[in-house]
Amino acid sequence: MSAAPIRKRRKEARPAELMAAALGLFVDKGYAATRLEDVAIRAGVSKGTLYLYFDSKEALFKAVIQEGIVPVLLENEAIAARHTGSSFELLEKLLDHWWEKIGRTAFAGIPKLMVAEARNFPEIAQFYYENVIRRGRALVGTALERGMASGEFRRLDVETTIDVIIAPILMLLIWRFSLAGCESVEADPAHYLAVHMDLVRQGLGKREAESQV
Amino acid sequence: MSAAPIRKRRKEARPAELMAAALGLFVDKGYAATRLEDVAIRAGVSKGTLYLYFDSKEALFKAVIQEGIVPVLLENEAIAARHTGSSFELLEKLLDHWWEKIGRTAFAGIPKLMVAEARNFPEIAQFYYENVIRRGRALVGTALERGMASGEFRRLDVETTIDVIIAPILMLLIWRFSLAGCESVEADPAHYLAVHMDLVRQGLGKREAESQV
Amino acid sequence: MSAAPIRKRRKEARPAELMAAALGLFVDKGYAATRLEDVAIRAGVSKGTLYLYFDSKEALFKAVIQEGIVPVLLENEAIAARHTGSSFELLEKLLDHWWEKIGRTAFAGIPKLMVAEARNFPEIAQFYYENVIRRGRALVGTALERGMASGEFRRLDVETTIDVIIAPILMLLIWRFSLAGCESVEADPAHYLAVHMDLVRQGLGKREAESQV
Amino acid sequence: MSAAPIRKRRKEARPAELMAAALGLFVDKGYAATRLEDVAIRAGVSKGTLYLYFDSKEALFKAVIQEGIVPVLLENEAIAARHTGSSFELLEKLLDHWWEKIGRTAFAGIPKLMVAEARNFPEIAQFYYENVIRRGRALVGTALERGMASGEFRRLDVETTIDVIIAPILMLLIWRFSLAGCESVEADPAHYLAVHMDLVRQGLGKREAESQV
DNA sequence: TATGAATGAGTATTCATTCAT
DNA sequence: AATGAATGAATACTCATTCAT
Repeated sequence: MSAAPIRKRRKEARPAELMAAALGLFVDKGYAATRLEDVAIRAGVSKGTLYLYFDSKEALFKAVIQEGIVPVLLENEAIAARHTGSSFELLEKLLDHWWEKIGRTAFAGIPKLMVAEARNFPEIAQFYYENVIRRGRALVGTALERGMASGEFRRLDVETTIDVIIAPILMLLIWRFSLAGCESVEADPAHYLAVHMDLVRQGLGKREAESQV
Repeated sequence: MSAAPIRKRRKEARPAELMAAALGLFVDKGYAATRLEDVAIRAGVSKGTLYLYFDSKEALFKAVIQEGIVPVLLENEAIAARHTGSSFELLEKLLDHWWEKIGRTAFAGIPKLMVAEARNFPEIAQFYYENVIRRGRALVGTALERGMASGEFRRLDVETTIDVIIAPILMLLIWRFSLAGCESVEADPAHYLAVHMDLVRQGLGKREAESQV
Repeated sequence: MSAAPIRKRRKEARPAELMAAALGLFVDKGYAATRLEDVAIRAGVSKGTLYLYFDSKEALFKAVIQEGIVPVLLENEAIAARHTGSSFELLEKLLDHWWEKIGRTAFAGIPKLMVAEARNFPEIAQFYYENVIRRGRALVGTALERGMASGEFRRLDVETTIDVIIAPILMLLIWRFSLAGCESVEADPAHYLAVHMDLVRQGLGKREAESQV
Repeated sequence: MSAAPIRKRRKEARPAELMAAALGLFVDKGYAATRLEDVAIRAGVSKGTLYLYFDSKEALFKAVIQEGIVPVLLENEAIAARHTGSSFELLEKLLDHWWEKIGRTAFAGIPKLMVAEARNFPEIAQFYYENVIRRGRALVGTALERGMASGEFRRLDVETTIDVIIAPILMLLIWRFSLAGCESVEADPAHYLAVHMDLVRQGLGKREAESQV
């Protein structure tokens, strides 16, 4: 009950360990500049072992992207389905959960990675678009429609507003994994998100003047 | 008066031609995955010629970043200095000019490129930070302070608000050079920026309730 | 007991095999004109394998020089320490051993190689000077001092005589790896050395006239 | 009488200037590691100009070797032909002249250069052998035969003794252009040659014992 | 003649991938 | 399953040589 299971657990954990190591290096150095030997070393195995679990560098990249974010989307879709409060509160809930599962985990680097490599891997980009981007936008879009219907939000160009709202959240992560190192002052992401949501709340809400129209 | 200068004109134009070719490929494939031979071919010269003008691949990258954006910052600083209207109009002017000189030119790819490669070129990232990011943020910051002082804007956490306002503009470009290809519908950037600025106008402005306080 | 260790024995033998191949080509064509691919082919491996054992062409060159000659110097120092016969016999012993371990082995090419490349690799030249030249000269110098003290040799400018005595021995090897091919008649090195030592014996010895003074 | 001739003189001096520049660099860095651009720069012309005077790098190398030393051999042959004193004095005369025209001029580097590159340029090596080595050896050989015939020298293996006598003289130059830089103490070549000739004089002369036989 | 911009073949080095153990 | 030695295709960079001016 001691030796064998540990080995087994090890064996089953290998792919995840390798993907975690790969994600870290891909985010740090980019796909092309990441050496598989470094991935193996970081995961504590040999170069050959990596090929027991992944067919190629590209397959590893694909797995890193696919395993990372998709589950969170599913969860957020469930959150939206059972939400009952105001639409703005729904936006906040979605953001909170996303932050908890992506923003403060190792997966936080994926948006930057995907942005940097999308053109080199159209197939993976397509997958990411279908399963992350499109569904994420749909969630925000639903919340906006809901708020407009209830009178909570003013009339909006929903499709465009979705992007404008999401952009600062993505930039927060992209920034963290790119130019953040240039500045000694470490920004507080929670505060950043609060300021953003505050701007959104007022920006989306009905103005007195408008409500009188 | 036409035959002789061809060679000379060529020689003076070469660096710019090479930088343009390099920017295109760097943005498209990333720094590491860009072959210098492809840069040369795109510029219509041979591999060796490239080395007559740039000492190395890194030197070429550096030049691409440095020559591209810095001049625009200088111009925007001049615009801010002589502005007389409302603070929100100043923000619009700065955005317009930046869009004219960066957003709709070949330089539009630089933000994505810099984001993708910052960690591999700390020295260049530092340069970019000092000369583009810091000064760009300062311009927006000044406009926000001005608007708060005049009562045009509500009380704000300026440093954070700067980032939140800039983020959608950067994401617009980053998006264009990464995942945009996944969607057949080509978005209208002018409309996107209009929606963003509309959100900002209302988001930053004084609320009735607040103004009564 | 034979199959398994093959791989391992190979791995341990590789550096020496590569160095031998490199020495042959460096001596033949010079450092700059030697292609690492040719070194690899001569050693029966691929280009990449070479880099498993040596970091760079220069590291390979360094190893070739350092591993080749230094051990022989140590042995000759031991020979000198336990010698009891005449001083001229000591010179002969040193020459014999050096010939056995360098002159008739693959290392014979090193003096020409070092002479040809010293200016391009000052650091390696310095190492060679300290560990081969200086110590070799010291051995000869000791023998000369010893012979002068015992009355076997006439009074000599020791430092200069060292060089004059060593020169024909070095030239013998240098010649073999450079212009020797121009002459069909293959000279006999043993005879050459005998003639040299005969000249040295009479040249260093006391003359009758001098002994009467 | 001023502008034109200067230009002309310049034009006629070009090949010699280029050869001098090339010799310096060939000796310093070796043939392969010498860049023709550096040769041109050192000679104060452009890279293209070099090709007006020499067809290729190899042709330049050939010229450097051929123009450098051959004339001196001719002169030494004349010296030997009209010599009347002792045979040892003839050896001294030949050495003096060679030292004056080669040893203390820029041509002093040629022996090292030829030694280092002989195997890469068999044709040039052959030329050098025929015109420099063979004729130089013949001169020394004649002096030795003459001394033996007159009873001035003891019985010798002439062919081998030639090489043994010449070796220290060549090594003096080879040393100067290779490892000499490793030692701070700058040796005095005149003194070195004096010690060598002193050893030769006693080494070649008849011994009392021998003369009694 | 002289220039120097342009070329492209050639080489050192890297790294994804394979495979014998 | 796991290793790591071996491979060789790929790429940055150099430099002899050419040629339009």
